[in-house]
Amino acid sequence: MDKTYNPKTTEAEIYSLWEKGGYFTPKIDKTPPRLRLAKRGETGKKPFSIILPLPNANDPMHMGHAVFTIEDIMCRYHRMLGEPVLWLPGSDHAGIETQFVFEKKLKKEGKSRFDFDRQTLYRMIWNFVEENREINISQMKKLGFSMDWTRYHYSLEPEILKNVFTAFKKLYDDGLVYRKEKIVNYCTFCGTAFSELEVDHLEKDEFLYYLDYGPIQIATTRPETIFADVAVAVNPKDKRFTKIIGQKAIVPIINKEIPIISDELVEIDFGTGALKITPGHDATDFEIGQKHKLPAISCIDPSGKMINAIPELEGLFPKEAREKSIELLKNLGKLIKTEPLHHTVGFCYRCKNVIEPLLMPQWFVKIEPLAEPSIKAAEEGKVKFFPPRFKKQYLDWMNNIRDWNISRQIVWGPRIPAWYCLDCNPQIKINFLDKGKNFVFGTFAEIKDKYSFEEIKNGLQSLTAPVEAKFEIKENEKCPVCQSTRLIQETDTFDTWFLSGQWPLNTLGFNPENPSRSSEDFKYFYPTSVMDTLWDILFFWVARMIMFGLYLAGEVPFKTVHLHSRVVDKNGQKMSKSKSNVIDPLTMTEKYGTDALRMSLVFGIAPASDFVVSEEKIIAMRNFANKIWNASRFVISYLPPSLPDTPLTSHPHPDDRWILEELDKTVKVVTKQIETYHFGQAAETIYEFFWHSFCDKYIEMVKPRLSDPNALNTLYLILNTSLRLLHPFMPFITEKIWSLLPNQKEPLIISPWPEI
RNA sequence: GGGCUGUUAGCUCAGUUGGUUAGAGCGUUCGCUUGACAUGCGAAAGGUCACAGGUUCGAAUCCUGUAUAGCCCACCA
Repeated sequence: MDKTYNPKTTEAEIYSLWEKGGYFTPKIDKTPPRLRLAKRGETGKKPFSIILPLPNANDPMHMGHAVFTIEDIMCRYHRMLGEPVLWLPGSDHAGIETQFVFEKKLKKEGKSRFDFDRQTLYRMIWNFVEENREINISQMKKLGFSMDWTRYHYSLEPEILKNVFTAFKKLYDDGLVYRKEKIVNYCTFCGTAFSELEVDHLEKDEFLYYLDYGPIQIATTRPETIFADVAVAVNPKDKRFTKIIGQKAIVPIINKEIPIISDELVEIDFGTGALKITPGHDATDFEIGQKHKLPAISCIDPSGKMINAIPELEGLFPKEAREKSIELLKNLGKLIKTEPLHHTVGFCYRCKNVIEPLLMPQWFVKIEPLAEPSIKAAEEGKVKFFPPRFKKQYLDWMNNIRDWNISRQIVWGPRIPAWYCLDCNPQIKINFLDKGKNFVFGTFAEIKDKYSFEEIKNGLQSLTAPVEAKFEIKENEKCPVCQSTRLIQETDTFDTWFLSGQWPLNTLGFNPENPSRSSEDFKYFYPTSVMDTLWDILFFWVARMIMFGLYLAGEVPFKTVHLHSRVVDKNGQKMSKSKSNVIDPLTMTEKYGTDALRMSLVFGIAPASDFVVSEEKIIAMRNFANKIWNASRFVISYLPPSLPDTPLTSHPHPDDRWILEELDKTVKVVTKQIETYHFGQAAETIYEFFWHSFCDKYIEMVKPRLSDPNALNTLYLILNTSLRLLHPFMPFITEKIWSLLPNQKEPLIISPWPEI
């Protein structure tokens, strides 16, 4: 053995040994449950399974991925317990995330998404993702992850899409999917609507403008939207205004008469106590408008420009329009006063621009019927949370959930499977590039005589169907109503989480058309054992998986949700490329070995908290790896080439008793710590025992007795047991040393976990 | 506005159900080419466990309050 451990040469060799041995692929025990009971204890161990939180396919590895080491520890531990273990890998097309990255790339090339028809753009992004997808896989192998690569899935596989469409159809047939015009969170820069979860509410210092509306004064932060006002509302309990309810207020600049109404949603103490109602640009106003049957007008369009206002403002962005409006109001003497206001504003989580609440038709999932069983499942403990405090967070969210907008106006993702007949719906608005790559916009009625259907379809960028448009959740050759063949699919794509919410079902071979005909894998591994992920996608993903699992399969997708820790830099900042504070996991494995990196991500870490990974810590763990190497080198050099099959453990030397007792205790404690998800402590326990008890004390003590077979026996026993305890954490070095032990029969990865 | 979490050695953090001298890594000091390891060995210094009350035979650990940091949720325009 070399004097120092060399991870570089060892790791590739060891990983291929595991892969070739097929140890990552579980052997499904098909003994029927009846017989399994009869033979309990012999065969029929319960399976252990984890679905990997699917990384974005275009995302190169970062420390966040390396934290999946936790999952590898669980899998390797259960594998050593003799359970059939499935760790299922995959990657996600990651809709908006990927398109955002791709658009940045386009921008560098001086182009934008508007320069391409949607099928061309889609193909370009597809190829971009394919270039990167393999990289991610090889990187995860470098980290020693014992994933079953034979069961790898990608979110855009045809089978998966088929299932997602079937699930969508089922939701629609059950009345749980609807298309409706509502105020949605629209980002005019990303060009798409978002769900509530994708809006960041950040504090901002702005101004509150008091405006003269004739008989009443109102206060607003958005004077540029007064052109879309349809009423002024006051609180019915507000005595100041009782007399003027029912009278007309006058919108300044345009001198439009609007009614003064009353509604409880208006805060008496805020501003003047009177709220201008702008249903086209505010969710509360929309709600009030609906209640009072008021019309909704838009003065900002989806491109973020002013419309339906006054000529001076037409085409301006709201920010400029606001300044101009204030000036106009001031000149007209309608601006009474301006005061600073500190409040929260919605921002696009992706591009950080202000979210524009806009009125538009979107596809929604009626969520309460899905949330209800999901709440029950958590309350009944069918899904457990670790740390337990996340159960409360989950329940709070589920109990206050709002309908889920699942449509995105982006290209990268599967289109919603709804088809419109253009002849039945001539008012559908269409954006497309004609043969000469010129941008054309208009309703179908306006353009149908100038362009062929084929030309429109091939150059299509997007379409917007009026809310009353008829559609079929099915691709027909002809319109069932008018027999037209000019059918066109919805251009809105699915929210990525709509697909990934069904991930555990679809990767395991669930059959949504006929659940009883789902695959063997599904029947065997579902529900999976643990879902381990970062808490930041608890609502986005974990909650959605639970809802879909219960709705489609009638069972939760996993029994335990384990929230792991987040890696931050020395200043407590999240690592990100833009902050250039990333420590690249692969650079670290190159320098210090994978085992050192893995251990540094686990050692002394508390769950669901931030932790700092520093190069110093990785070095410390590299030193530990070297310690393991050298202690083993020492022990092995004194061991005979073969050992008796039954070591003399029952009659240890009196001087060895204490270390054997400590070993025993270590096995017990580590096992318990792993079982209870205290991986950080488990790592510390073994470290402490191996280095400070075994190496520092016992080996030093036993040196004079090295010719005593009894001592060698103890050394062998401790080393052998320690390697098994260490293996889930530091799989490469332990497997390598294991192969150098005498009497070697099978690889460490499938050797039994030490018995308590 | 509501909720959650942290505050422990110079630094970064552990401490599972309250129980003997509060731990680790890194750093610091002193001494070591001691039969595997200087990526090492031995020894040492260093903490009123944020603060104030309370419960208890006993509190870093449980309760209340204060300060401070951070996170999540939220339709006061």
